[in-house]
Amino acid sequence: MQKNLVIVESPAKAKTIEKFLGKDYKVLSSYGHIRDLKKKSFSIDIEKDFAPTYEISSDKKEVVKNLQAEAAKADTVWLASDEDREGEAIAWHLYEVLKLNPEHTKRIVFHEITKNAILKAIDNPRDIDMNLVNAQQARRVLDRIVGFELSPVLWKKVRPALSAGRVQSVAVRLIVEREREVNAFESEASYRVIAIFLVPDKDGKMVEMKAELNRRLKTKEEAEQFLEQCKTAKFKIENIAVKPTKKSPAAPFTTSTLQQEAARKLSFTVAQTMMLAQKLYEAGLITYMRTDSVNLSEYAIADSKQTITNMMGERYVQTRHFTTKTKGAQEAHEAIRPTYIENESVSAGAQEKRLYDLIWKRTIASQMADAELEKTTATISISNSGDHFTAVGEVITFDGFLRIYRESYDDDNEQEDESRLLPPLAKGQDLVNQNISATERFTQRPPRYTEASLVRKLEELGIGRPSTYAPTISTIQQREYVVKGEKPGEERPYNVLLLKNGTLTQTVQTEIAGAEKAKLMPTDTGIVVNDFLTEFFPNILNYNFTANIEKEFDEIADGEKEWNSIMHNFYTDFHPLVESTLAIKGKQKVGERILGEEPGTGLPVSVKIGRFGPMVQIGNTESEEKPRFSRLTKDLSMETITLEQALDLFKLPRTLGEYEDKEVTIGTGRFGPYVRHDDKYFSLPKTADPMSVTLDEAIALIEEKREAEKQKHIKQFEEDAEMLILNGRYGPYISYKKKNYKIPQNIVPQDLSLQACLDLIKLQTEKAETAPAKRRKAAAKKK
DNA sequence: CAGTGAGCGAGCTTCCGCTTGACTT
Repeated sequence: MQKNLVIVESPAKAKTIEKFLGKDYKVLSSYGHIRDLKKKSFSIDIEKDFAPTYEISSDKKEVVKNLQAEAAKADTVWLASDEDREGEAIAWHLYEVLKLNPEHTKRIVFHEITKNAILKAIDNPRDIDMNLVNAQQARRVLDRIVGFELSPVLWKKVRPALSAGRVQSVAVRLIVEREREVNAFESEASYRVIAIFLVPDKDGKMVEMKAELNRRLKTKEEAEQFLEQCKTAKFKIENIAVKPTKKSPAAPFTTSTLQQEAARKLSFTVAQTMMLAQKLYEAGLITYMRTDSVNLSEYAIADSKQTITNMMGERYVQTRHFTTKTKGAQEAHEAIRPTYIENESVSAGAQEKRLYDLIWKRTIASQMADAELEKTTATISISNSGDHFTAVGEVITFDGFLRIYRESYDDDNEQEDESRLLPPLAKGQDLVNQNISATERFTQRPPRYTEASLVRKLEELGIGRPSTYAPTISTIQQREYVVKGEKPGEERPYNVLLLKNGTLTQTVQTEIAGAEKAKLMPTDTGIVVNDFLTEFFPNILNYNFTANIEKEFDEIADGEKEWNSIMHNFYTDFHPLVESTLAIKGKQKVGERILGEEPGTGLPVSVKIGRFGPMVQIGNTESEEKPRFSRLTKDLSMETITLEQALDLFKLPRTLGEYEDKEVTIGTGRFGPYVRHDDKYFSLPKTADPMSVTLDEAIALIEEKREAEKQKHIKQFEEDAEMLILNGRYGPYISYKKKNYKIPQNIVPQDLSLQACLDLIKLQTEKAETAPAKRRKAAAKKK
């Protein structure tokens, strides 16, 4: 007979707490929410004051059954879910579903997982806070209303299976608007002037010293004129200013800052970071990884202090308390930190180790002393000009936290390393000039979002939660609103003027400008959906919508307002917009553009989003002749496509001629251009232009493929024609009845007998069947 | 992962937050 049952949200947490509480307590986990609105139906009764219909989530049936059984055996049930809106709701759902007895049920919360904190929580139980629960219900119901009323509008007006929501739609909007800024951007050129002087260092050896002109020059003429003037100028140190400065460490990691730094320093994707952090957490190596808090427990601070002292001495310690500034932060957890600060490294996978190292350094650094620097600025006068050069040197006089950790920035490659020392200088000292250059520089256009910088922006706006950043990013990509890709950048010439040894020379150099990697860019569908939603539902798409509605949720939580009445207010504004938008019966589909007429037939040519994505259509359904369709190729976009480009799409597939009495045609499909012959397809190289390929080139391709096909067959069996050992892109494999199987490394493919192949297949099929259904489903879905 | 290449009139699709699924080259 169990005396006490404690229920927390996470199993890893349960394990730890059970150790602290001793044998009178059993600690189990609810694995997050156990109950939610029904999955497939709206499940909100508008007529009945927005009454929600909940059901136990299918994957939680077992969990609930188990909790029910354990609760029945316990004297007291302690609901110890997190102390935020969602956590309170979890406690309430547990209370309802497990049909707990109020006299034997207690609600407790704790902010850190230490024995003291937990014992203190047990001593101070309270009741479930229904106001907070109602705030959660309001949040949940609002999200369901928005998602389940807006998405069907998109199915009707744009394309089936699309989705819209309070969070994802704003995320897409950010990306679409940034893309427009990028496209509208016009860079401005100016000339940056750098002088190199020769100065004796402390040993009397001449060293170079770089100095920059105090302003940029607007035109080439101006730059030329200035350099001409410098030919006869004398340069002198006019002033030296030495200023001590300080740098302070960044706060410990939250989910969002961890994702950003892991992206910058380790090139992890947001999803990758979360997966690795989850593993570290489950292994008990770090604290909880979904948090918006920068707070460290007293224990962690004390531990950091000890560790820093041991490693580097007391001078490096400076304990700090950070406070969260993020909008709407709920702070149910600590910041992300090592569980045991004294463990500088841990035994784990290579990637996990790197992430742990980052977390450890960031945590330790946050409790370290400021770095002290000394910045020297030398002003250099020009005898025949009012302008001046400045040379800047910076030295670290005490490294402090920089000894361990330096935060990265998105534009790091743009920043120059200023941590260099100036040679000894004296006021009034004459300088020898080696050369002066004026280099044309361009203003930078705004950068496209990366996964991590999008997360930062969402957090700044208070949109989304630590647990949803990664899923949101994957959703908007899955819906094909956004793609992650690279832009090659363009070659750009720039002028360089150089004054050296009294002569002025001019050269034109080139650089690659605007190249980007792993950046988020909107697709045509993303743009069309965004423009449609922002036009008809401006309130939902407003960047401040979440922040505003959060204020109302807070008022519910504080008991100042009824949640149903807030829903009522929202719905009376929102729902009529849905109705009226659906009622618009425009002839054109959303985003459709008429490009013109087809020469000869006069049929209308239009571009729009079809069942399978962006397409061009010639003719329309009303006319006798069936309309013709063609998908847009990757290099085209709905916004910019011209009539000519659209008509070009219909020139394919075209017939090249005949080969071996069979037609050879060329077309372009989902995977690029291809040659078709005798019902077989042959991919053209990506660079080939399907419009100009000749018959001979196509035949060569066919022959080449046949040759490769021959070499593909390593072995076959007379007894069973379906059994083949083939050579594929990834090495030898077995193909049997349209399915493929791998061959273990240590086996020579040529030596395999038919029976050996069958055995391998049997082995692998058995393995696949014991694999969980979920995973196989995901694989099938991909197809 | 081991090859793909269509269709544009039923069906189904969708939200945001909590949490972990798993057997691996």
